[in-house]
Amino acid sequence: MGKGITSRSEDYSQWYNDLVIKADLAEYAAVRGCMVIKPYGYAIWERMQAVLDKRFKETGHSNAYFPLFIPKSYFSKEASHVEGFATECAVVTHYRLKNDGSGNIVVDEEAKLEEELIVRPTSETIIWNTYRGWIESYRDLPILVNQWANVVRWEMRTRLFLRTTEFLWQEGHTAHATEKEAIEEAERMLDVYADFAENTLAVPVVRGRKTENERFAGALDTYCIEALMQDGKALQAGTSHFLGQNFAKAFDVKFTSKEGKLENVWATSWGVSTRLMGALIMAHSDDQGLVLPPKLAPIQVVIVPIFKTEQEKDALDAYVRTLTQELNGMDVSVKYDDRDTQRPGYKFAEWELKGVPLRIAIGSRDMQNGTVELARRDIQSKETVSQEGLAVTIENLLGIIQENIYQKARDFRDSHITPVESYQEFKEVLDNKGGFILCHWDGTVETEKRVKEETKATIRCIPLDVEQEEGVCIFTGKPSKHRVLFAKAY
RNA sequence: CGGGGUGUAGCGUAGCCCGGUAUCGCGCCACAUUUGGGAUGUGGAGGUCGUAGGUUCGAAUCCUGCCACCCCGACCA
Repeated sequence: MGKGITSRSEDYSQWYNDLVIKADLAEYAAVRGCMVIKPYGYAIWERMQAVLDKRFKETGHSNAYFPLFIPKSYFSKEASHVEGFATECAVVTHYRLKNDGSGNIVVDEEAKLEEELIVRPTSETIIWNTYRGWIESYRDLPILVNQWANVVRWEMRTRLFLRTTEFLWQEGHTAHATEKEAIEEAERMLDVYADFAENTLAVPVVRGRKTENERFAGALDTYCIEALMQDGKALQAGTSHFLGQNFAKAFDVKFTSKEGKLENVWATSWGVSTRLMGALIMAHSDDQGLVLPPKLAPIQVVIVPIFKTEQEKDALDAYVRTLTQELNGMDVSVKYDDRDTQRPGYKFAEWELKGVPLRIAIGSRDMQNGTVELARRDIQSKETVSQEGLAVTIENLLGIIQENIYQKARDFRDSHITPVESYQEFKEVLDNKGGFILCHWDGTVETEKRVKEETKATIRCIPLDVEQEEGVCIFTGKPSKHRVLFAKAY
């Protein structure tokens, strides 16, 4: 393991990359733009999965699994959907290799597929093709299904966790009898995401709606949660789409209503991905490394023993065993780092880099005094506390840390939402301060595109809680009924 | 896919202009002293210099092709 990591202020991208690699979360694989998620990083992803999956079940959803390969013809059925994904698809064209006679393994041209298969970039098409066979009557609805899967999008540029060629995610695909029910579903799942981001990841988010320009390919309405990173750039952390009847029409999915009429089914889809790992890292971490909110930390408390002799070690072991049992009973996960191959200072630095919320250091001196040294990762504090009631102290402290991490991110985010009234001001804030900018916009795609070309800022969303207020677009001076949220984004 | 750049030990690098089989740091291994904030000393292991050709007595170094990766742009969860 290397010494430190690059400072955040020096070079944000470098800092981020260093951190992901040195905190042992992930690394690039020897495959273009693909990533290996290492055990420690995967453990965090598993925590996310567990919390989300529980929420999905509580809201009536079930998990299922659909194929990785999608026949090319399925894609062409929904016009805007193909258009959105066509330029980033991995395509399977053959099913066999052969020896060319001189020892080289080559693609067997005779084994060409009659119809190419697309490695799913998202599963709407294969799923709606399947739903056709599942739905006949209103009694078959709603279908509330989620899939945990990998998808492939052949992006031009990749970035660990934020945009890799292959990534892990969950995608919910629901079918409903009415438009109202589908919209409610899309909004409900957005709330699940927002709640998860804020209460589990400790990342504050803005709930909103995408403009037509930024909408998902094939959706009538795209809801999203937008988070702010420490470099002032926005990150889309989750989306929920109201798909209308587009996919039902494209895949001919109809049902007989109570009234006996044949109608198209209404759809939603929603997803979050391993990109959340990136959000987590960029929202909280510092120059010492990762800062994990206790609710996601695979290890919540690390204990580092300090000893010289075997006898001293034995006494510490006995104490730690009792403490660990007590903490485990409270659902607090504990790691006893009694490696004799590393010195304490090294361990301190290593666990800080990995973001463990609480560290206990304990040596013979403490054993005599009935104390331990308790260090908090979030505020880098260190204090000597009594062994008396330690487990309860820790349990309370974990709650305080979770709250503190959220508050800190929230304060940062709130102080980086800037209302502006002119294009001049818009550009100044964008260049000097960053963050979200709240301003009036005339509602046209042309204006949005022009601003993007000139400033690289995009409309992140129209916040759901936006106030209706008369104003004029800061770019064209045309009338506007409410503000929108602009930012440079990942 | 357009513009720029880089490939030398597990990682980061020097050497390249001006040809003579390779420098330094981290890491790794052994031993000793250490252990309450990333230890120190001594010794050691590890490289067909991205790859395929060419020029040359001789190529990390010069020439050509190819490959990979990084950065900027367009694209994007």
